[in-house]
Order: sequence, then structure tokens, then C-alpha cells
Amino acid sequence: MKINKELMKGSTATLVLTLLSKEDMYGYRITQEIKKRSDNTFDMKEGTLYPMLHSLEKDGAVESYWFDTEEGRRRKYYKITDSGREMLNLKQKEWSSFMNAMNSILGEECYG
Amino acid sequence: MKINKELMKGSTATLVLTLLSKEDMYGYRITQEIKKRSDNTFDMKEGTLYPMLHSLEKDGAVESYWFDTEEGRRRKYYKITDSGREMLNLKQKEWSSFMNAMNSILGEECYG
DNA sequence: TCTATATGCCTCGTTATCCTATGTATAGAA
DNA sequence: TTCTATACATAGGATAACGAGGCATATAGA
Repeated sequence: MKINKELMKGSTATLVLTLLSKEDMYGYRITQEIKKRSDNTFDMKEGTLYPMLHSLEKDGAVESYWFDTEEGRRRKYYKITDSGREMLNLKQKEWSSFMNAMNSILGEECYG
Repeated sequence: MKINKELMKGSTATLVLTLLSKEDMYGYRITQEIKKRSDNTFDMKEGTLYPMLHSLEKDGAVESYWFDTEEGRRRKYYKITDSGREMLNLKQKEWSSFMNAMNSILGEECYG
């Protein structure tokens, strides 16, 4: 299902940090992983992702390094920092609270 | 837990329509119900709610009528329309998709 | 050879939505 | 009298995601 972009607001950093908490990744790969792992529900645009990565780096939540592949491509990898893991922990708790509050009002059952 | 306001974006209409789908309500009461039913997680501001109600009315999702209480207060009640119920149905499905996609990536269990 | 697609990075301006701040008014309590 | 709760409303500011565009390289196909 296509998701209204307003619903995404406030959640993109959580998604990005979650992926980076498991593995260093470069921007383009992040967009692919989000699409794949959400079963095509999310389609994070580059115009959203790159400014977000720069913002996270500015805040010290991630660090970046360039890597040249054998095929001659340049990739900018991002790595989560300790500070970023703390931020992620908070954001996951926030998501959990938000979800529970929404479901309390909507009265929906939740299928993990 | 206090929720980042960005997370609320795109969800306020769903909350309002959900309450109105069960019972006609006036604005001030809606803010109280949302706070109560979310266990104080949500605190919808009047500056958010009233423009939202007017917008929903303009779109034909709700209708309003004035009611004078015995104590001399004027209350503007809102009633959901058939069109509003359809809208709510779509928004609930959208929320469900969004939540499932988020949890797929975050890898969290969900407690209904 | 030329073209299209996929990969890979980036930024600027638009848009939508929520909040803060403010205004009006009445009832009841301190 | 003054404060709080109730009850409606709007204007302006902040912010985040997106659309659209730019730049560049590798590969596949016509």
C-alpha cells in the first residue's frame, strides 16, 4: 500500500538508524533495503535520505567514509556511533509509545 | 511518554474520525478524550484540532450543529458522515500498513 | 555507435501539517 | 476579584518529506 508521506514524518531517522545499527551502508543501498524490508510499502526518496544522513552526521549520530569498489564506483558508507545508538534507543521507545497510543484509540488488534 | 510532534503528522484526522465514528462530539471534548484514551501520550492542541475539524467539514467527512447546554454553554457538535466513514476506513488500513512496515524494519514485537 | 537503465551522489524550492501564541467569552471556585 | 476550566477560533512560524533537477559512471541492448 502506498503511504501518505505525512505519516512518514518523524520516522525516517528511526528507519535509517535501525539499518545502520546492523551494518554499515551507503545511501543508495539504504533506499533499496527500506523498500525491500517493508515489502514495497516504503519508498524513501533520495531527496529525503541524503539530507537526513547529513543531518545525522552533523548531530554526531553517524560517521561517513568513502569506499571505491573494484568496478570503479564511489560509495559513501555511513556508520552509526555510540551516540547514534542512544538516539535510536530513544526513537524506538518513542515509536512504541506512539503505536500503543494509536492502537488504544483505534481499538485495533496488532499482528506482530 | 512525550511524543515528537512530527510523529503525529498524518494521524490526527484518523484519531478524530475514529472518535466521531462512535459518538457525536464537540471539539473540547475530543481533546480530552484523546488525552484520556491514549493515557496522556497524546495532547492534541486546539490550534491543531479546530482547523482539522473545519477541514474535515469542508471535505464532507463531518457535519456540525450547535447545541446549548442547560448551564448556558454553547457547544459545536460534530457528526461523521458516510463519506467520513469511508475515509476513516481507508486511513485505518493505511495506518495498519504503515505500522506493519515499520515493525518489519524495526524488528519489534507488537503488543496489541 | 547511440541510447536507456541502473547505480551513486547531491541540493533547491514547494507543500503540508502541527504548534505557539493570541483572542474572545462564560461558569464556578478560591 | 482573580484564577481555572470550559469552549470556540485564527494567524504566523517551524519543520520535514518530496518533486524536480543536476552530475557522473557502468552495463546492456538496439
